[in-house]
Amino acid sequence: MSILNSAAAVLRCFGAECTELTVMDTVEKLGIPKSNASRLLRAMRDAGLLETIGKTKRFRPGVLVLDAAISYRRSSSLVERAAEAVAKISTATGHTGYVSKLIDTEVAAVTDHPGTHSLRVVSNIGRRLTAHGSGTGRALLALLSDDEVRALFADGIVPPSDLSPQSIDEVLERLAEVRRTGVSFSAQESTRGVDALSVAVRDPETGEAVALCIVWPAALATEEDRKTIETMLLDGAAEVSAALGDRTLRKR
Amino acid sequence: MSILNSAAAVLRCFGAECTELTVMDTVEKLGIPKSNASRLLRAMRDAGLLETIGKTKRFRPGVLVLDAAISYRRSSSLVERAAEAVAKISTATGHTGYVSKLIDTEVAAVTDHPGTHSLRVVSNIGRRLTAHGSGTGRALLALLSDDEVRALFADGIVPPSDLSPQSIDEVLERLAEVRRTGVSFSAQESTRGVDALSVAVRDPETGEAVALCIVWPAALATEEDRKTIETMLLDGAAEVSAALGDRTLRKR
DNA sequence: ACCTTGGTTCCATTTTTTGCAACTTTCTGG
DNA sequence: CCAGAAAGTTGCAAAAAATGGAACCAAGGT
Repeated sequence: MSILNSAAAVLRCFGAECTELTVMDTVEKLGIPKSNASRLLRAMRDAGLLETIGKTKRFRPGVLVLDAAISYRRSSSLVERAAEAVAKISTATGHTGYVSKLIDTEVAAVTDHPGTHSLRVVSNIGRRLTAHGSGTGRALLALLSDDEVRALFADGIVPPSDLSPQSIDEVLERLAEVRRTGVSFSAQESTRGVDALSVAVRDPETGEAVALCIVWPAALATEEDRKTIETMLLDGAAEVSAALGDRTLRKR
Repeated sequence: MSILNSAAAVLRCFGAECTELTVMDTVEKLGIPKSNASRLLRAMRDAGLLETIGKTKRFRPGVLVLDAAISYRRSSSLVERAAEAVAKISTATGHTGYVSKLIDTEVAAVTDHPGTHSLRVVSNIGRRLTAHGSGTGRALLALLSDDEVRALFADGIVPPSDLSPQSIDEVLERLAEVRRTGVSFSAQESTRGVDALSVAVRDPETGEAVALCIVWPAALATEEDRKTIETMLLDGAAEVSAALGDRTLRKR
């Protein structure tokens, strides 16, 4: 295996669970001899991909990774604009917001916007949700045709919770609902006590799609609040969409 | 040179200026034969470090990089808390804010918090400033001793602007001022028309240091506003510091 | 002082990576 | 729609790495 793949594997270790790595952690997680782990981590540090925490022997991602990640947002007008729209809604309502993408059959948050309410959903970026078992995921799936969705989950689905659709057919029912209303609501499905509302947008030029998503403590919002959020999300999505549509008119 | 370094060099290309790369771009920027550039980019994509934009031949950082970057924030309570403090000030004042770190002799922004004023300083993360020639940099340098600073710039300094200190001695004068007041002010130094105010915080446990920084259009803030921002920054830094201090009492 | 655990270094062998040139694909202008 | 150019992709032998096993250091605990 090329060292690049090993390096990528190391970066993949960092996630919701794990924020720092030692040589031995790496040995366990990647199953490589520790001589290699030692050299790999050092090489990555020398390259700027990792940095050592203080003068300890623990590693975490380096600023290089940070800079590149920031550039990601920039590279995609879609993500950039979506992030802006969500940020606006997030500050207006005080609730936490996300922009997410579909990665294979999972949903990954791309940017997060922590809310300001004292009781808010703590930003849980890095955590991957199943596409079929989350409101955000279904918002994105609804952009596909039923056949495409069936193909994607040809191996069957494992519902993450009782409240999630239990079969492909149930998923498709929910998707039909999403397509009809334009929004995807999920009540305490992925996280107990947390409601979420998502709207998907597609960039007509690149085919890329993201979901705008607002999450809030179920106890904190009335039906009316939900309606407000829904409107804001739809408006936000419309703005993003309009901005992207305009762009295709401009010479590139 | 190891492929890891090449990969890092590629990631380094992504920044304020450049959000996507082609094979030829890479050839130019890294000065490598195009056969290598082609294979390098593909290998990085296969590893998840990059992704192709749609079905074009252009590359940008991949989600893997994104996830790792998110984990970075988490890995450092200092950065996490500092980001929170700056975010609060940023939303309160409407001005753009940063959290920055010293990387060798340069300052790199670690998180950004775009302001909400219609006239605001656009978030310019990814751009590196010289430590001696920026308010944020001097806030961080002020944590070092004069001797350490001299050692750091043993090769002499190149002032980035007329308004910046022109010699090490001038830098040290400014640092003394920063140490006295606790804040570092920079008037239109790094960017014309933009004032900035920074305060540094150090994590007593790890020795890591970051600067909280607020920037605003010089035309937009009165002397009084400046005072307000200064107070908020000092308070924010104090909170961060207190939170970190508490932590050392807790068993780890 | 001794043991344990985590980390680093040595070295011959194996595997990538490199650079060049030839080749294919994609654009561009006429 | 074609010719020519530019961008991108392979094939191959030489050069430069990564690998894994074992020996070796460092730190922490008893």
